[in-house]
Amino acid sequence: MSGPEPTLEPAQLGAYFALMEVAGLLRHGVEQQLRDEGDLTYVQFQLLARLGLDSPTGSRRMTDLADGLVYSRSGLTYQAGLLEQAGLVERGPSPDDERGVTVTITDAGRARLARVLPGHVHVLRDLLFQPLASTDVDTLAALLAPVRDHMRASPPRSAAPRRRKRNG
Amino acid sequence: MSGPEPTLEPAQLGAYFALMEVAGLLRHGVEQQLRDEGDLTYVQFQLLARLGLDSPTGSRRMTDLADGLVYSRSGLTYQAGLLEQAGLVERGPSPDDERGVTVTITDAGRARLARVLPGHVHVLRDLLFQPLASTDVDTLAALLAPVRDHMRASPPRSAAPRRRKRNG
DNA sequence: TATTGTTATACTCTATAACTATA
DNA sequence: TATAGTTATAGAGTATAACAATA
Repeated sequence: MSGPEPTLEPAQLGAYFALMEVAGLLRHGVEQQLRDEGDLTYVQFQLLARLGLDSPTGSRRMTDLADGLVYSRSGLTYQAGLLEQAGLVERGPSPDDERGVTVTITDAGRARLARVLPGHVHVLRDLLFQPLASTDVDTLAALLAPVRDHMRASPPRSAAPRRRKRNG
Repeated sequence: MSGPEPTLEPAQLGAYFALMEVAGLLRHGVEQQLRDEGDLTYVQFQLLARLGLDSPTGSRRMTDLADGLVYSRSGLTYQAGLLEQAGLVERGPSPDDERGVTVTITDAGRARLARVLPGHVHVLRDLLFQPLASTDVDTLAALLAPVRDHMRASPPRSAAPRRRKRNG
């Protein structure tokens, strides 16, 4: 009932530890920048970015927002509440589903995003991109995209407190 | 005084977001496994792994342990305290420097590590390695290693509460 | 009955600053 | 004076379960 072998190749271990450490240090760095320049946590920044950059309308359902950013519904409610208190988003009823809540970025939210973005990019350059050739960046993105898609499709197994809505 | 340009290439953005999401989902997955099968947090697991797998003697100075795992000295003291309470490590004076504290993994610590390792590897296979060809794993490790080294060398700039001792 | 979202609560973790002791 | 580590304290974030409302 155990896996094929209980060991990993050295390169696998190296990839795993490097991935986690790089992401941890990078997160630490950007969190500091976001706090200093925009009074935002990383999660809040990601929520704003999803609304302001990814979504054409600036709106999303709560459930759709959670995807990959937050691991519990109550956590998302908490963060959305903070953003709403700060005037960066608004919450309203969803047009098609009376149960739903639609979150919309405000002008202030877009302004905040614009304020932190240059510094954010600067940190990314300093920390992440500087030691990578531009071809390496392409390679990295190409390697990680399928992994992300795979992880999104496989809920943490014992967690999965609720099925999230299918994308569509 | 701002960066060269306030924008990123699409591939750069893709690499950044994919990296953070992959690491986040992976951490969530392994944290669950570690909690379920070994009553350990990820940080505690990493500390045990550094002592039990990386170090030949099973011992390290507090300062050396912190590297890349924890972002404040008090955080490390807290975690080391938890591990010591659980009987997984011991703390004693450092032989060469009277100020130092040497942390040593116990037999119980090694046993705990051995207990969680197979399941841990299993999660890594499922989540991270399955969608990657083995050549991709090598590539990923090779790409991330210099980034990690670069990040270790550049303290978060405004953070850096204390210079950490040079390696050696 | 299943899904969406909120609330209450308890808990863990983290960071800051003040402090002791040794180099 | 600088470094190693601990302690106290306060704050933020998270998850769980119970809940209300709609599909």
